[in-house]
Amino acid sequence: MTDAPLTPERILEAAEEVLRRFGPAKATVVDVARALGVSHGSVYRHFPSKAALRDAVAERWLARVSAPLEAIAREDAPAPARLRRWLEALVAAKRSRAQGDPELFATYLALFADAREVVAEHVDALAAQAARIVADGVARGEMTAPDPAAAGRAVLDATARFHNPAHAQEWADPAIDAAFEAVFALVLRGLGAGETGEARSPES
Amino acid sequence: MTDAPLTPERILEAAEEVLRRFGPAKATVVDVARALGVSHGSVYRHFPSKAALRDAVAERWLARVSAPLEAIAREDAPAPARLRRWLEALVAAKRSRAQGDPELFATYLALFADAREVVAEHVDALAAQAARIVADGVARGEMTAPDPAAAGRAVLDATARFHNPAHAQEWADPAIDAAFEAVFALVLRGLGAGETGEARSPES
DNA sequence: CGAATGACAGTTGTTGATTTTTGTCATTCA
DNA sequence: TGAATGACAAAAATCAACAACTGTCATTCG
Repeated sequence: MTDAPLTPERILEAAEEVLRRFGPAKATVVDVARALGVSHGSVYRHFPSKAALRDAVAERWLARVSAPLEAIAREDAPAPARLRRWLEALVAAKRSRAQGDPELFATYLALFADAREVVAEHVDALAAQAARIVADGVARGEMTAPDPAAAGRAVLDATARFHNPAHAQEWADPAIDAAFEAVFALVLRGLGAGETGEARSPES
Repeated sequence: MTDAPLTPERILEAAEEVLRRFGPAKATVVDVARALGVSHGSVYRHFPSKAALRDAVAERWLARVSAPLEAIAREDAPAPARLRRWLEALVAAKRSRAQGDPELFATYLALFADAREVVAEHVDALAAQAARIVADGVARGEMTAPDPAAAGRAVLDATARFHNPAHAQEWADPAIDAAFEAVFALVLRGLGAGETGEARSPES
């Protein structure tokens, strides 16, 4: 169609579109090439294998989740409330994707299963963001933690049920929000920030 | 072989054995009946469907996990240490099964995927056990929690990564024990039982 | 007479012949 | 000359014919 130069960027865009339309099982490199109006051999000039292309697509999706969170983590604001907003944003990002377009979400889950490396890096990045908030909290005197880096990872681990896609089917449970509140309260108190992090707001 | 009367109990034993040998995909009701030396029609006299038989087998496996934990939960001992032993036993029960016989574990995972109801009851039972320990801890003045029942469930949720089979592949990670320590410390402090629960015992 | 049987219909799983896909590379194109 | 092509071998996915399984029930067995 267009005769813009063939770049990894354009290939990734086409690959996402093909995945969206055909799903992870049916999407082929030939499909991606066809969407771009080139031969599949040309795609292999930019990505050494289908696996590499798959990893790059997965990485993009994960980056779209973690980038906005990075901004929250870096805010100059009280750490307990910031941690809460950060976690809520993380949970909301995953949940809205899972419930907004379940098929596409399942597609990416299938991708992630074969892109362990990429996912591990994403989790490390999230743990670092949480650790940053905790470390800030300790510096500000709003939290205490012997090892902020470990505590950040622990916060992520302790809330896994609410953002780890392995639990996605549980997100439809009406009790999930109450469960999140309970875990968050436990975690916040565990960080020595008992009542600060926005008590139950009495609305409705 | 034997001519003992055909009971649900004997059928369940045979079903477990057949599952162990053939796996969840290949195990059939006819196989179970053959193992017992009866026709498959006889099995249907005791279980209304293959699904019911499957559920009963899953229930047995889960009961063998939760029964020993129930004993720990009921002990008359300091709650923080008891919570730690209870969680360690839970984690060890799952992990030893997952790593001791991965194939059999995978078999039961496949069973659980189709026995949601049974699994939900198991999780409720575990949450009740954790809640009991927390309530005891509050009564003994060793912990504080506004809602011990919710806190018990929160403890289970927060440690999901270490006992929920959805995370089984992560249990091979050498960092998993350190991660558990960090989450447990966070949880214990969140229950207002900061230093009590057995500090890092310096051995080796 | 109540428990067990096995033939049966409808559904689900298996198998292997055939097609499609991946990844390479000698050749073409601009 | 460097990017793009498309024919090709090896590996993987598909599909339709066939086999096995589930669940029922009229009949048999003790």
